[in-house]
Amino acid sequence: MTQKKFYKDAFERIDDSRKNKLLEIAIDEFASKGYKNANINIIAKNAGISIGLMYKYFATKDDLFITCLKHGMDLLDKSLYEIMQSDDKLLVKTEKLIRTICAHSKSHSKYIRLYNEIGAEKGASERTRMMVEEIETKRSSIYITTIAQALANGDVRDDLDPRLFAYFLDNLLTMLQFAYTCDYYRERFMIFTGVDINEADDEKIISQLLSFIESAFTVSHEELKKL
Amino acid sequence: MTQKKFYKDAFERIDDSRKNKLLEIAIDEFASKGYKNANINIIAKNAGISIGLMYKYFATKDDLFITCLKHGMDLLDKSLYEIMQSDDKLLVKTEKLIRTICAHSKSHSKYIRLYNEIGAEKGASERTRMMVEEIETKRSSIYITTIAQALANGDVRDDLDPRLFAYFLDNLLTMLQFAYTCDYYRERFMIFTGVDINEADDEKIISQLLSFIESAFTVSHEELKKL
Amino acid sequence: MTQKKFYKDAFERIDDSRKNKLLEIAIDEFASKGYKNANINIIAKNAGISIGLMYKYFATKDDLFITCLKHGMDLLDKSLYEIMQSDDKLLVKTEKLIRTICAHSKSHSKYIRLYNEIGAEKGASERTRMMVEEIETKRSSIYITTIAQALANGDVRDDLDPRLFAYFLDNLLTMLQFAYTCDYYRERFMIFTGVDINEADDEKIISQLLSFIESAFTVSHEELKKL
Amino acid sequence: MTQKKFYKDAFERIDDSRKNKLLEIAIDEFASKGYKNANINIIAKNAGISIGLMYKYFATKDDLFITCLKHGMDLLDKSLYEIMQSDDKLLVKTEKLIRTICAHSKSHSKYIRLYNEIGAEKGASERTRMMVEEIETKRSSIYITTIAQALANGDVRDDLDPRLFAYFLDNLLTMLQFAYTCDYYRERFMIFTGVDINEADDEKIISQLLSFIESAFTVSHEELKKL
DNA sequence: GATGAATGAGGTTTCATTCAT
DNA sequence: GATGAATGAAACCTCATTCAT
Repeated sequence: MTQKKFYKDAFERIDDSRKNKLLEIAIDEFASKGYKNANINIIAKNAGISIGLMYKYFATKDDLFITCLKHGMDLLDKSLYEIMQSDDKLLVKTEKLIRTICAHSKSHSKYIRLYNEIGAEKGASERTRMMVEEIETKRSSIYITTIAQALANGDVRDDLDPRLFAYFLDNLLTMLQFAYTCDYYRERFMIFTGVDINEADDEKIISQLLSFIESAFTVSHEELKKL
Repeated sequence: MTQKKFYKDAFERIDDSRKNKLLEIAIDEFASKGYKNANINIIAKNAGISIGLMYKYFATKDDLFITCLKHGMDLLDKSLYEIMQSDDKLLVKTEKLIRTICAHSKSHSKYIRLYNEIGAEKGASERTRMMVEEIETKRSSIYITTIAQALANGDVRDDLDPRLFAYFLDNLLTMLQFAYTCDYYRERFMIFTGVDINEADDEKIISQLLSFIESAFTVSHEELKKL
Repeated sequence: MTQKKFYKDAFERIDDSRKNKLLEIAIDEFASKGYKNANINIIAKNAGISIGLMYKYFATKDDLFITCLKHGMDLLDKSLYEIMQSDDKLLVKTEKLIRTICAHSKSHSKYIRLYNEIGAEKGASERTRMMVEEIETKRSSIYITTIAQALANGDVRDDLDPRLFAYFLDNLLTMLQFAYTCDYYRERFMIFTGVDINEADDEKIISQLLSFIESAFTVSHEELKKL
Repeated sequence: MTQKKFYKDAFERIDDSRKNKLLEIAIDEFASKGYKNANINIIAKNAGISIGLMYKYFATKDDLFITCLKHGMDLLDKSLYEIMQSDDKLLVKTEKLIRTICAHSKSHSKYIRLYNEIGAEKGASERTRMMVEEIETKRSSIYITTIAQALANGDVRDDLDPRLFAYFLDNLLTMLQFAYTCDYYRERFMIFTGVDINEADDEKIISQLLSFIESAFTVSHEELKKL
């Protein structure tokens, strides 16, 4: 949880609007071409700065990418955190969660595409490990805590493992994010459901997913056998 | 469902053992370095053939990759198909499914890494669409059919949409595959659960996931409210 | 004494005339501009090959440089070795040595300039150490052995340390080489002697240096006090 | 002997301690990385001044380097000059010389590394010529004068050429300096002598070198034949 | 006097693909 | 069928120097 920074001091010094503009332009490039095919000379040109200055801000292409990624992740995490902090019951929270995920995926699809990118990284163990930690620790802890609380309150089935169930939940949400934003997973959604997710009836997706999760979280194996 | 082939006739003519050897070596390279960083000159050298011959077999690096991917996918699909064809009830099938996924992920992690790779592809729309179709059509149809059947038999809740539930199911299984095989998702599993999936108690994962899916598939929203 | 090679197999495969041509062109570039300012794109262009092929022959600029350096050193070493292997007395050998050094410095000044280059390398410890070993081990051993032999024969003063005296001898010869070939040391020679070494009376330089070395090697401190 | 200055007036105006600090830091960078790899932006940062101010002091990187070099050379020259001005006989002076060289090389190795650096400069003819003149004229003249005087006094052999013998003497001392300070020449010393010069018995080196020079300077070819 | 943001040419290295043999 | 030498565009990154403030 080191919260390292991956930019140089010079980047911190410039004003926020330029900072954001630069990051958005970089995110555009990374999100549309992928890490390897993205070209930092083009990013610099599009941002209206020299490549030399770019390297005054970020030591490597890698650092620029990571900074973009965190920039995107922070935004979503803030929303999720607020939801999970509320006094609502788990299922209410879950519904809010799904709705937020959908909305965010549509309005910030580029960020999700960056996140999807690192999931495919090969052989970059140390950097990858750090990124995972930075990103997933926050998210997992808010899920796990909430579920553990619900368990204590008797709001969910008593035979669930909070960590694994948090993991399953996040998996379902993550795949939904990918379906909204990434070429392959969008096509995949279409093959399974027969509709393009961007023209789909969101309410149906939401209600089915919520209903899926609701039952999964609520009914214990014991109770199930009695039915 | 064009079932196009992405290799030249010359590749078909060589005997199966050389064919498989070549593909396995290519898969090694793609799986360990990712598509962009993989080097087909190195693949040729490792496979003991000249780069010239490589291009007699595959028109482009892309085609080689796709052929590798299909080679890997076919294997898993065959197992899944057999499971889903059986007379077992859905939950029994599901358990077999999960167990097969776990086993396969461990023994053929490289194939999953290739599959993971295409999920991150950016901007290759036409080719991507074809790949999705080839791969996901088969898998989705066996899931959907099975669930639809179970629905007709009254084995599952009556308010589920077979296609969406098949999709959710496949998402959970896919993410599990990634956790077993891909750097990022392995770390992510560790953050959520606290254990390394490769040293984890598989039975616990399986039973919790099965139990999660079981309740999700079985208890309708209507019944839930009564409880 | 590992005798490592710093070129790839592909370089070995090409015929000697092309090999030598390439090396000579590279040596020209390195000798005239120094390692850092030398441009391997220019070397490739001058040699009439593509930069890609250049990298099929040498993995790095560094490796190309080292191969050039060894190419040059081997030539001189062969001559020196022959001289030192003869049955002549040490002083006769020394005179031959000096004459060979002078002649070689004039005809192969570029090689000496490369050798001079590595003497100025900063902070490249591991590579530097290897280069030193490759180059100096050969040269030092032929000097040391010869002097030790002369010592055993009573041809030189009995209070000399063969290794240190070999070292002093080589220092004098090395500096003479530099005077013939390197800008700075040529100017320096002029400042000291008043003449440009390339227009100087070689016989005078040779006789004075030989005489300097002769007395240094012959008269012991003991004998000196008696005079 | 133009004694040009290679810094701007602004540099003269700052107080000596800042002047020296700046030069020492620049010398550190040049000595550890070499001229080409040294980075004057880093020098400025390490010295705690802005790069803009750096360029108010020195017009180019080159000028900074030359100023550093002279700064270092002056110090040694002062010591040498004092020794050579004394009334001692040549051999006594020579011993003092060697001892001073050893001590200075150890305490001011960075300066010698700068001096070594210019010996490897390629293709900078005009500037190089000036540097040589600045540095070597002083040193050569004190050696030559002293030797000529000794020759007049009959303290040294009558068949020596004062300029060439001064040159040989300086060569031996210069190579010793390099052995103490520069990576390559340190390794080279080790190969020849079998010991690391920084852990060596200085007295042995000194006595052998002195003895080498003593005989070289004292016994004429004529006398040698009689022995 | 002092700052430091900004520049951009230039160099090393990679690798998919071609083609003459 | 088989070879592998050859290509060359393209990408990352460095750093001396300028100049507006």
